[in-house]
Amino acid sequence: MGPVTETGLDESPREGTRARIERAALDLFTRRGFEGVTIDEVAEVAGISRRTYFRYFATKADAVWGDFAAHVARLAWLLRDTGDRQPVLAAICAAYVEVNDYSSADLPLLRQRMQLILTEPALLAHSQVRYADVDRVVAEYVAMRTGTEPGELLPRLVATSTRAAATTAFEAWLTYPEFSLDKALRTAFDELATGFRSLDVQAPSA
Amino acid sequence: MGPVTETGLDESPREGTRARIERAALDLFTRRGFEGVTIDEVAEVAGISRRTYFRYFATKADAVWGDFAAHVARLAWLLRDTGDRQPVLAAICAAYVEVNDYSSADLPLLRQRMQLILTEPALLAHSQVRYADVDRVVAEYVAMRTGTEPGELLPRLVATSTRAAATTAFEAWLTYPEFSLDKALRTAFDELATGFRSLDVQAPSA
DNA sequence: AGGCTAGGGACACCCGGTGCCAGCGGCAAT
DNA sequence: ATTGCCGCTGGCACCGGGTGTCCCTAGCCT
Repeated sequence: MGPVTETGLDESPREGTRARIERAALDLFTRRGFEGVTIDEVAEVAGISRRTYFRYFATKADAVWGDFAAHVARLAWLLRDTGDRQPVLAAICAAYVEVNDYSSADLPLLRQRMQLILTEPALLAHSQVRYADVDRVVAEYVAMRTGTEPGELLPRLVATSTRAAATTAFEAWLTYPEFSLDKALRTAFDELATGFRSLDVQAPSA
Repeated sequence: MGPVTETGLDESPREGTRARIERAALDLFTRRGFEGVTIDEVAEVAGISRRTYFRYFATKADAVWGDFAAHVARLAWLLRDTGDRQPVLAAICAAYVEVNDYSSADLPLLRQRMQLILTEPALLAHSQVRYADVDRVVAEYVAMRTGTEPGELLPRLVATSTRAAATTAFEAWLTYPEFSLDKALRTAFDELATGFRSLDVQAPSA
């Protein structure tokens, strides 16, 4: 047999290495837990060396996030493109919904990723670093819309709490399978935008 | 000279070891950055061995957080004690304000801690694990008040977004020194409770 | 053929974290 | 006072994530 090149079927077409690592990592992490898998094992399953793993991903956690930077960039583009045609919160909600509009074929993979990220403590911790980029993008948009600086309380607050809403929507989507991602996101943002009106169903005194 | 015991002044009274480690870690991390300091250095400055450090703190990051578990427990107690005498959001806000009501003598230390936690990526990541406990406590309170389960969307959403508000208030407090912690917290919670009304100062159409 | 470059493997090293064992001091019972 | 237990500590060896360095190989260009 020997190495077959350019067949496009037998071995990986040179770029598939990254994808192979992702698959190996995702599968192993899901089956045995993030901490229960060493990078040597991921590398072995992916058919590469440990050193090569770190040429494709900077950390052990990074294999779980696809090219998240592209998502952040797309979110930023969506917000800038929206401009001021909608109220601020509605624009952010629409952008979050749009950027998370996966085809149904991709949903299982997304589920697997989010399940890991929200379940494994080490990945949950790592997520904070990733989300900081999202928050910066949203805060800049809010600052632009309100004529404030991105470091002030209001832009930062809108960014962090809308991102909390999005994350919680993902949680709910994972927990309750009949909850579509779209619906979970809209519900969470609606609660936010109304100041959690559903808490006041039976306001006591006041 | 030799070892002086029970003087209460010269060397540490046996319990001060933990405090000495905290001080050493905080000072070193502040001066040279979290990643730029090894635990051996912290241990050396604290006058103990590396192995003993890990008997007092489970991880490198833990030395930065005092006994955070006590804060969480106090927050839980405050919420349970409040019962349903206030609207849900107001109760959570009051509890956050109360649990963060430091004496002015303690503010510099708090500043140092929060500055590290919010600035150093590794500590920011670690914070997510700590905050998960806070979120659980708040979600349980909301569930109790609304007759829902702590895992449902609304309790989780209220917990994560109020915690986002509290964290953002800390950020603002650090950034703008004239902003008192109390005022920052109340401002953030007020924005949340009103659905970010100040975003609508000039609603375009609709 | 010679030379360039990019991708990958082998190795050594640093550092955070853990398990294990040994020492040492206090303290109680005898 | 001797014995034995116990809590704190240090020393050591080990694992695993992450990094820097060197070398090898495959290709490709001229």
